[in-house]
Amino acid sequence: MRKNSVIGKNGVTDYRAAQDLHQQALRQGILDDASNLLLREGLQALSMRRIAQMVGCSTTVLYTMFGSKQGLVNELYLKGFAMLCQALEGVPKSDNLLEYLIALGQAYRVFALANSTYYAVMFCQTSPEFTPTKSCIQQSWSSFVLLVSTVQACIDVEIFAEDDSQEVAKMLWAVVHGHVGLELTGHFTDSASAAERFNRTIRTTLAGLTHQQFPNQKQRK
Amino acid sequence: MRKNSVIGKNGVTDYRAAQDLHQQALRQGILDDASNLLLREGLQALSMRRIAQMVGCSTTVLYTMFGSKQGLVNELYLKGFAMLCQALEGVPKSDNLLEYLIALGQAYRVFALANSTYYAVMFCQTSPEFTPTKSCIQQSWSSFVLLVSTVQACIDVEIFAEDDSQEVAKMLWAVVHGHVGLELTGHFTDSASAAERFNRTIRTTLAGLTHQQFPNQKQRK
DNA sequence: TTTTTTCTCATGTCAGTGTTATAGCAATAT
DNA sequence: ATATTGCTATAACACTGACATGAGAAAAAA
Repeated sequence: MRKNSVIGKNGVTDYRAAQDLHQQALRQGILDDASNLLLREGLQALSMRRIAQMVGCSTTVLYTMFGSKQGLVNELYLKGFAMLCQALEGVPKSDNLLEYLIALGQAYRVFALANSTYYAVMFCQTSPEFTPTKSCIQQSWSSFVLLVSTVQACIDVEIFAEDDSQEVAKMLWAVVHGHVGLELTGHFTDSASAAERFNRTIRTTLAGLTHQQFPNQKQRK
Repeated sequence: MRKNSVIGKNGVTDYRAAQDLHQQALRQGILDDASNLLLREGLQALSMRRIAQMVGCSTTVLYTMFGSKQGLVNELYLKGFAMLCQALEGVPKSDNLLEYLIALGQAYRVFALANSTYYAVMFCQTSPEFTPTKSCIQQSWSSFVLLVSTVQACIDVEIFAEDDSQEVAKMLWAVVHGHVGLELTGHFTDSASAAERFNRTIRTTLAGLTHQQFPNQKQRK
């Protein structure tokens, strides 16, 4: 029977360890392939057979490695939020906190429009196959640590009147997410440019949070 | 004989007309059944075979009547927006325009949470089967006529500083839709009550639109 | 009345999906 | 050398959307 298999006496190259490494690499490769498939051909094309065919293995491998399609999609879900987090971190910091918040929102929008298929995986859980675990959903909130800290800074400097940075951050998230969602579903294609309205929406919300006149905002008189 | 049908020569009821009426009734019945299936078992269960089984006919009937699954879902899409429009019209009017706007938003949220499967059909077009026609998407905007007119009233009375009621209405829609969407995807289950944050989000946005202190809003000091 | 044409629908089929049971292969362990 | 273990390809099952075929009834024509 299997004793402590990981202990490879003098062996620097334990078989199990090597196997695990290989498994990890293979796992990453599979996720990358699935990611490409998702980005290139959309949600509909993301089938276990297609992934297996792309990787060059059988579907059994995918099932032993991820358990089910839900398991695989779960990882893509987390990967999507990691990408989003990275996109937000790439926003150049600014001394003007409000402008920085606006830039974060714009980066969020650009990411969502450029990676609409990922965005669908993250927010359109329409079937059990695309419904992530509760723990994953909770974990996804950590992608907004930058937003939360910036909001907290605004509260500290008394730019915002509210006191709960998490709550305010979620409000801003909802505003941005809502506009992006309607853009992606084709409801915002007509009339004025969507980008312009997006900016105006953010500025309006920030104005409501500051309770004071906001720069670059149209004035009543 | 088999001649018992409605074809009285002097008959007021033309055969074709009766046939069409029957078709229309049948069509409505099928949509009702599909609607029930959707509400009770979700998007995943909405298959042509299940609908046919529920109605008691073959799938061929559905295809001759709706062309494809897209065609059937299209009608459900429109029906969903009609239901939403009806829900908004059910909101009791108020003299206070801002409170009325808030009530509209709350009704929107209640509708979305209570009919989450319909909401998914309307806003989670993840596959070609659930992607409505462009004309349907444009038509859906008419469900918000009440919102637009109320916003216009706010502009007329100079409560709002903006001038384009359509734009402002879309901003409000985006805010409400975003919060509801995050609620439905399970991102807003923790910490404070979602309903409370929802109200706060609306009030904040309206405050940003009015550029003045908003009642029932926490003050800085 | 009889025949022909037209229309509708049930059946069966095709390609595709997620998932799994079976069986085979390679490498350890005994 | 044999037994055991872990991994994987194959093939199958129960589904799905969509459609071609053919049967049967109703309507029109004779």
